[in-house]
Amino acid sequence: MSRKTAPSAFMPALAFPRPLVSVDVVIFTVVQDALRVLVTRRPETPGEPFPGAWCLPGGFIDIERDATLLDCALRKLHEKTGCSTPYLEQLASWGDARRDPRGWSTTHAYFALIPAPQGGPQASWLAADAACEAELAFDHQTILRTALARLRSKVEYTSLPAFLLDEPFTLPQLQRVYETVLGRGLDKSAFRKRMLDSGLLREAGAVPGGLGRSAMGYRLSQRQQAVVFPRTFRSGEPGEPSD
Amino acid sequence: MSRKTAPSAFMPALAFPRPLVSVDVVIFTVVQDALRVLVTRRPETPGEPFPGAWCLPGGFIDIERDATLLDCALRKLHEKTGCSTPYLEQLASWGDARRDPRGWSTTHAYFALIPAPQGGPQASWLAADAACEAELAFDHQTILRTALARLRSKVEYTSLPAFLLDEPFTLPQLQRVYETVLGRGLDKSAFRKRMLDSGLLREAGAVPGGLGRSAMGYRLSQRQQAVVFPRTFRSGEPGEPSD
DNA sequence: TAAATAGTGTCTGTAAGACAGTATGTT
DNA sequence: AACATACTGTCTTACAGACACTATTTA
Repeated sequence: MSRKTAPSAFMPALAFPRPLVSVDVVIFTVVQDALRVLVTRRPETPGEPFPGAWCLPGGFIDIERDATLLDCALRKLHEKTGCSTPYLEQLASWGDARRDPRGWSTTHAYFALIPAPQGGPQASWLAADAACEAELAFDHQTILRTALARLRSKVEYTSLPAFLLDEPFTLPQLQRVYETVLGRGLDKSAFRKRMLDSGLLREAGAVPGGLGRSAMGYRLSQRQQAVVFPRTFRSGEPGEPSD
Repeated sequence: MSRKTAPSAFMPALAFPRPLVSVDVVIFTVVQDALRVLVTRRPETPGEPFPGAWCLPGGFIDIERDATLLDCALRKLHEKTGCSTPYLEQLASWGDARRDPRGWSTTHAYFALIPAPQGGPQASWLAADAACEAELAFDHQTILRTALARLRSKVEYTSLPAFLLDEPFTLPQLQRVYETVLGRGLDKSAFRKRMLDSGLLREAGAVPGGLGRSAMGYRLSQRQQAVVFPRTFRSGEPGEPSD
């Protein structure tokens, strides 16, 4: 945190140009057995880059308003979805001279998981895979692809999909969410063993299903943290580097 | 990336205060069967915060010089160690109003693994566990603890320790590094099976050891990427990392 | 009773851990 | 030869996956 150039009367400390600093949030949910991601439109105001283009929700840090980066991410998330106690984790950061035409800029990207939004869609939920192919403002395509890869990777060995459901939820519902995110089926017996043995869940009374036998409802034992399983599903091939 | 306040002649776009932006690097190595981390001293220059305190190597982004965050991290790493092709990955970012007394500031933290430095110690390599207890400038203790936790966690299921050794290295050497980082012993047979079956290594001729039978030397098949194993090491305890 | 969905039991294959044994180097 | 270290083989155990079976609900 030191500068080569020593401070002086002619070159006061910190009097060098600073990058722009923003926070972007990749917000995932599952609606009707499809993984979706929230996108918004760039403003059409003159001077704004990528006018009208799709982009991830986010914006510059407001140093008067946001005490921390996380606060800023939480604020964005709440503004766009109304959610205030979701799963939110840092994804990564990007920064270079070119990503924003207005100058050297950095962004701190977060990714959030929320249950399917109840009200009418006041925001645009695109299918995740389609959104990854779409043209997005800035380097948001890169950010989104990184987020999706990280989510899919972690779903193999963590309880993350539980945060995509409202409580209480049933094991069949949870398994369906896993399968939706991974894009492949899982064995019911192995799935149940893994979930029940992990201590992840607390029973919360039977939930009357639609058709057939009603299922046990569950809540998370600890709302705040994901559980990490000691193995991935389908211990087949050595996987990709993930996070 | 939009502002609530519309730009105008009186309030031009982007004319709001920007946070400070820095990059810090947590550099690990293993010397004489001990995990060590590189620290430096804060300058004593008047006006600099935490004068003389220990801190992680890092500094403000130089938007004239650094094209990207990664370039900046590579530059810091090279300045401090002379290494230029190490393992380097992003750790996380921190940013809030208080971490730097000079104002709202952000840092992008990276962590690096390098082989034991050859030359005399022109830098200070502290034992990793001791450094985690030491008082460091800014929030560098938090950053260091996060880095160490991440390293230990990934060592359970990745090939990261291979980047702490010069090539070619032998399997007993590699196992010793794993044990040093993890702080516990590993079963030889299981370890060798895991490493050899993973396709991580290429044979590179026998390496004459000191005492006893000489061992096969290996190089990494792909210098750039870590391998992820499908399972973690099990918490058996065959013995101390002897000595 | 039939259909649909929830949940369980049992077998098997794979791979890791334990540990003893063999191989090859040095003094 | 004695010893130290490198390497391998064999047994056991743990657990995920496959899949068939039972249980409970609605129509």
